[in-house]
Amino acid sequence: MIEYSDFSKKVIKLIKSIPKGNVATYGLIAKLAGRPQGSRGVGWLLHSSTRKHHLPWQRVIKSGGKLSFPEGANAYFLQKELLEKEDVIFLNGRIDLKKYLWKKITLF
DNA sequence: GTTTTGACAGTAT
DNA sequence: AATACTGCCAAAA
Repeated sequence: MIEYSDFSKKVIKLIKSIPKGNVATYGLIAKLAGRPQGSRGVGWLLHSSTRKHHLPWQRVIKSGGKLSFPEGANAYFLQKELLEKEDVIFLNGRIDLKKYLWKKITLF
C-alpha cells in the first residue's frame, strides 16, 4: 500500500498536534516537516488530506497571521468563526501570532 | 514521465 | 501598503 511521503506524514501529524487556541503558519509546518520552503506542499496536503484525516485546517494560516482566503469568501468567515470559537481572537482581520502561534511547545 | 494545480512564502518593485 | 515575480514542494491528471 502506497503511503504519503515522510514530509506529508509529518505535516499531517503536526497539524493534528496543534493545540486548541493555537495556530500555525504554512511555513512553520513546512519547516518542522523538514522542508523550510515547502509551504505550498503543506497547503496542498492540507486541503487534500482534510477529507481523509479530520484535520483542524482552520488552525493553519498564512504568514503574518492572515487567513488563506480573501475576505469575502465564504470559507474565510467560516474559518474565522471556528478560530474565534477556540479563543483565537482576530485583530484587524489578522491573528496575533505573538499570542497564538504554535511554537511546538505544548508543555501545558 | 511531463504538465498542471494548490488553502504559500519571501523578495523586489 | 499593495502588487508582481520567483522559488519551492507534493499529489493528481
